[in-house]
Amino acid sequence: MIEAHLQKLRVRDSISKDEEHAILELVSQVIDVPQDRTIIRHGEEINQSMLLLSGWLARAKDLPSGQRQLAELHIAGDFADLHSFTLKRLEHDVISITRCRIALVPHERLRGMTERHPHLTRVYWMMTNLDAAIQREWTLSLGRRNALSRMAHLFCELDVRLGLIGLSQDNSFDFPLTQMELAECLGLTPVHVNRTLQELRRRGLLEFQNRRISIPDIDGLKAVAEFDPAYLYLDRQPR
Amino acid sequence: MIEAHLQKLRVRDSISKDEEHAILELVSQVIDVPQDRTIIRHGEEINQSMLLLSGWLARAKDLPSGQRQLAELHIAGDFADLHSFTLKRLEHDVISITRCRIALVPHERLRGMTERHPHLTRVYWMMTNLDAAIQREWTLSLGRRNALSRMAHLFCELDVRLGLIGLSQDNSFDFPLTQMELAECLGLTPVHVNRTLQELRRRGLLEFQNRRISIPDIDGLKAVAEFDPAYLYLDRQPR
DNA sequence: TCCGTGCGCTAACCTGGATCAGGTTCCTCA
DNA sequence: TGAGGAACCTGATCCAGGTTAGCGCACGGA
Repeated sequence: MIEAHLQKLRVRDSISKDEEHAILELVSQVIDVPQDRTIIRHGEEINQSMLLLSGWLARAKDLPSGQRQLAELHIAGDFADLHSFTLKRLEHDVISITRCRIALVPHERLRGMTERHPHLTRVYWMMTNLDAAIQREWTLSLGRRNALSRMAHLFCELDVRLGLIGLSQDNSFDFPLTQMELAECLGLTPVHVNRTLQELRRRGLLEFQNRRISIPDIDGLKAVAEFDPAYLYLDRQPR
Repeated sequence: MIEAHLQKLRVRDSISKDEEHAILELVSQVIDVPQDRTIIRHGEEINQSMLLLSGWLARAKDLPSGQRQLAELHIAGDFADLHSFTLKRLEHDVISITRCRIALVPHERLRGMTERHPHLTRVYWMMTNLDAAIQREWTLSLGRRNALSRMAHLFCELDVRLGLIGLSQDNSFDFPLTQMELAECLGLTPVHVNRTLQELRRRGLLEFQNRRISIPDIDGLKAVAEFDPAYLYLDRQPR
């Protein structure tokens, strides 16, 4: 079940057998979480992090007005809140988009890792920096891309990230977000998300039915998105 | 000159004399950089990080169309690209807004720190997570706040961050960005930035002349911004 | 079987911010 | 002293995306 996580790490650096063992030792227990729950509430003190084994999670930030922005989507293999290890509490919520299986990692053990495994520490440090890079790309999308290319960009990103862990085949993958949740990712209204989806469909760039995305023309979609995967840091290097 | 940096760290955790010494040892040299230069170009291999001693830097992301988004502003005491230590290259540029004095920190020495100073490692890990939290707040601004409250929010943030290092007194501070650069932060056009500034002025919330900001009514400004500083993690805690 | 609810979809209308096309002020340098 | 340029400011017009309101369908529960 933790394979996706190791795969994700090994795209960016080599992980020794020893380190793999150390990673497995980090997990204290595995839990299941139902769909549509707030798993971590902003401001709460946190003493464990959540490694997502299956399902989808999201980071959500709310405004007093009730408006909400999703700041990142997490898929199998992602640490949803590794940053809470050093931050001790979060300023955003973590919510479950689907039913999820989650491995819990006590901060105590992560602390042990920083004492005994400097390389692994650097790898996990890098993972939080990778999250930040994805975030930064979303910032660029929200600030400068229009609705169409913003949405195209998100689907390009997810196709790559899901591909790395074998959850996208032939540019086709399950996508459990409702149009409303998609709107919360993209800084749009649900109505406009619907229009924009139709426009992508009309151009033959995307199909979306039964909670499943297919991208018949990935190059066309990348062109609309001006997609450059450099920000996903897909090269294996000693960190 | 490195005082601002130590101050910034000590807002969030205690730093021992020993660690302070280790921090000073990280710096290999100090350089000056003129205004309006691209100091780090995206994609280049990097083997040192930049600790800003004075002046302003920004992280910039460009689109092929020539549009640009500033993703973060850096002031004295900030590490502008600590994340390049684990990422090895960046997917954004780092540019100088003003003339800057910068301490260079070879990645080799940061690596040494991760081997010998686990606590300091966690503190610096936290600093990159703090950058990400600020980024996340900008994401929320761009996705959900309108021009007025987005701009108000930025000035509230800067007032706090500059205050921590003694560069904002009585809610008044030097602000070297042009209206065009401000527009690139806020995802607006320069024209609309101008109008929005005027609106803040008209409401008696802000004065802006001679590259200097004064906030006569900080509570009013915070109200317009719906500003909550939780995302700046201003509490001292063992990390 | 009927009712309620969540989601996708549509149409009509509205508006915040973009765009375009200038103007003004002020500084620098010849 | 005057030409050129950078930054700031202004008004008129436009349009991407928001808002409002309502339809239809699938599904689950009583």
